[in-house]
Amino acid sequence: MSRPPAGAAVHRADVTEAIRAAVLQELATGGYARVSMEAVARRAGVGKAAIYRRWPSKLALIGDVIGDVLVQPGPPTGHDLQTDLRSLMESFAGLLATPDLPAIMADLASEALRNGDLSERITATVGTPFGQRTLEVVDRAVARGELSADLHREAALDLTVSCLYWRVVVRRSTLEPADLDRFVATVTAGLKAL
Amino acid sequence: MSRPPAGAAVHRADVTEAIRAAVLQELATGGYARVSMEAVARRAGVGKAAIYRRWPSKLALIGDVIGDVLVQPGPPTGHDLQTDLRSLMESFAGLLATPDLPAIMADLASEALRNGDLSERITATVGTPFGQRTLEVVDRAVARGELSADLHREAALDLTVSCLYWRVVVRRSTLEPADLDRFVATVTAGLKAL
Amino acid sequence: MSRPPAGAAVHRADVTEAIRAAVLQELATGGYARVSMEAVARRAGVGKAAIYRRWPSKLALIGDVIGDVLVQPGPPTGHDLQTDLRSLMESFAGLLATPDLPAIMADLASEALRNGDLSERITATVGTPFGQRTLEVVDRAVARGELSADLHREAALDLTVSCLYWRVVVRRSTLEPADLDRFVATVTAGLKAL
Amino acid sequence: MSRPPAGAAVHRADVTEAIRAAVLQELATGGYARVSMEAVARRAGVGKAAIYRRWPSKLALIGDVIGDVLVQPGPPTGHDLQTDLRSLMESFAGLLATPDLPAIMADLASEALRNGDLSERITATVGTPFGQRTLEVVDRAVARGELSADLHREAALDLTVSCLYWRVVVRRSTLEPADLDRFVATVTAGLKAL
DNA sequence: TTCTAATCGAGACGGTACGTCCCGTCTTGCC
DNA sequence: GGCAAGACGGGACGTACCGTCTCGATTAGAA
Repeated sequence: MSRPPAGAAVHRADVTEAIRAAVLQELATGGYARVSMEAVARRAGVGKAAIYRRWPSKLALIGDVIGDVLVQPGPPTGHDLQTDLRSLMESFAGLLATPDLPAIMADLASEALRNGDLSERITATVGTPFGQRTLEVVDRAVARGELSADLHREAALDLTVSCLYWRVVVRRSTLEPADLDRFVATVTAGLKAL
Repeated sequence: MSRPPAGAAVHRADVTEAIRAAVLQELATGGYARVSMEAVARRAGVGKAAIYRRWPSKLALIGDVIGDVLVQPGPPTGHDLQTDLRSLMESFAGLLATPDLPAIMADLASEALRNGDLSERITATVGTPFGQRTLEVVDRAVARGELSADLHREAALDLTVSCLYWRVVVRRSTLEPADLDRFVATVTAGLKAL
Repeated sequence: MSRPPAGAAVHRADVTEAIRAAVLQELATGGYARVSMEAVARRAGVGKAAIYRRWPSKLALIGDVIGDVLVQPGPPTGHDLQTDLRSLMESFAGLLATPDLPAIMADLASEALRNGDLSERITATVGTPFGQRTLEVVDRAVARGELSADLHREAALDLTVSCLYWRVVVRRSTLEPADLDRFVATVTAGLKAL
Repeated sequence: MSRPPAGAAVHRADVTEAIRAAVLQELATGGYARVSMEAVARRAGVGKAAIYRRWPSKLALIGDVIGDVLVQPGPPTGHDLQTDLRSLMESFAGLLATPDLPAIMADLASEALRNGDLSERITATVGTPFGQRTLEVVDRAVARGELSADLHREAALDLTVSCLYWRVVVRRSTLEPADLDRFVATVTAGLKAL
């Protein structure tokens, strides 16, 4: 029956969407480690094979879905460092205030430390974009003369939001608006000393 | 038949020690997620029940064993903020340089966000002691006049080592001695602005 | 755009034939139980739907294809019971010597015991024709005076080839030409006692 | 913790029995091919691992359980061939009258034709004992002078009950007491002609 | 010293989930 | 319409661990 390769068969978009939605719900219910493919399939009303046809592993699936959640705002638009920095940190504080997201971020961090594929994926999807946005803020401040021209740009990446992450994820404390003000001031001072 | 209540028996110390050792070896061979109670028992030459008699869950076991690893240095001994701060950060950088420890720290962070018992345990074992050490450093600096007396002590807890953690755990980059110098300077500046 | 209603379409004969051939090849490569519709379709270069359009189930497909294999010789032509009987038994022995066919016959037997549709189908396709051929042999022998006129015709159906089937299918032993001679003599004697 | 090999751990008899019972029920419900380990475990209220700990495969499990069902009566006790033969055939007819047993026998026959291990197991468990009982009957008849001393003993194995099996399993007809009388007479005649 | 009860290694237990395979049906786009 | 391709929901496969339970066989503290 050799015939020219006829009709195709393509992943159905509605199924894909049902799976993504189910993953998010499962993540919310028990966190990364408790997500089971079986439960995702059940909740999505989908066969397990439909999932494995799209993603080769649980990690790839969750990593991909998370990418959607960690979307970040556009480029900085303020007229001074403080404003830009505040916008950056506020948006990150928003993620930290999203239910379950801190735990998911911590999960992904630990998994990525062990899994090169996931690490690359997360870096490409989330890390690099966020880093670029941070560097834009810094570079604009340098251009304005607010920061030193020979500032260590790499180190700047570690200063902006790490204190927020530490507060919420590692110390499991809460982040109030007043805290944000303080941190913006502190980080500004820190960057100037860099 | 009815006799007075007789002798007891106590967890044998050598068994306990064999389990702790096995956990550490398993952690080294694949990280937190790959540790299985079955494998720990096998490696320790111990029945699974002997483990569950001592710890209620895998998490508790690993959390406890890790506690030993996360031991911190004693109280600050320097004569200025920079020195004390550097000692604090260097010791934390040492933990971050220990194989698997970053991933385990991230695991525990995410688990603790979901598990109140574990959260309390970790706070008591690691969080509070480390916080107190940090506050001592800060308070000494205030006493010396290096820092403002109305500095926000709570926020200081989030500034000292968060950038190191972020660099290694979240950004999965490496931490060089030169970086440490930079971060000590920056954090000092940040604290002064607090 | 609007075209005449356009002719109906009919199952293409070459596709049907490709499927039948593929089934036989698959049967040869692992027996009934290992035949998968997926493999048949693959081997035939055919979509699975093309198979299900023609046969409602795996069983029906295989049962049908096997029907072709179980074709039997024409009516008896000998001049005595022995000769007719021998021809009947030899042809059946030939089926039993065909690779995989004993196992397939046993499969179909057990399936038919549970599945009325299949039972009817097999009876109509194979059972009845074979029974009629047997009865012709018996009736001719009665007409010749070789067998009693009040012989129990129904029971005769159970005597002719059952010993061959038992030998090969149930006892999993081999059937030699010398065995056939013996069985022909025995069955003749048995029929005469009926 | 190297210690002398201490306490054992043995398969629990009640669990084993629950599994055997569940297998028989499943066999009755859908036949060999429809028996799933999952369903057996579910029905027995048992984990799948408990089954796999006892039997390496579905085939081994079912083959073993079936062995219990196909138990046969003791040695012949009659004073003539007819009586012994009738007892043999009656007991086999009893098996054929047991619900589902014909289908199971047919299943096992076809599986055994493809699976050497199962074949050996069935031969040892059921085939050989039954053959020996048949040969005892024949040998006693030879000793009494009822059968020829140079009768082909192997062929005798194929004559005794094959017609019953064929009637019920292959032709899917019923077996009445009157049929049994007829078959006993016929088989006797057949054996004498052997 | 004897008794007795908790501990020990071993591993079976009921479960849950893994990732793969195939079932029989459904969908897409070409012919 | 039939067709090849193959995605779909479903369900079973055999394996690996989970945390619990059950065995006899040590221990060792209390009597």
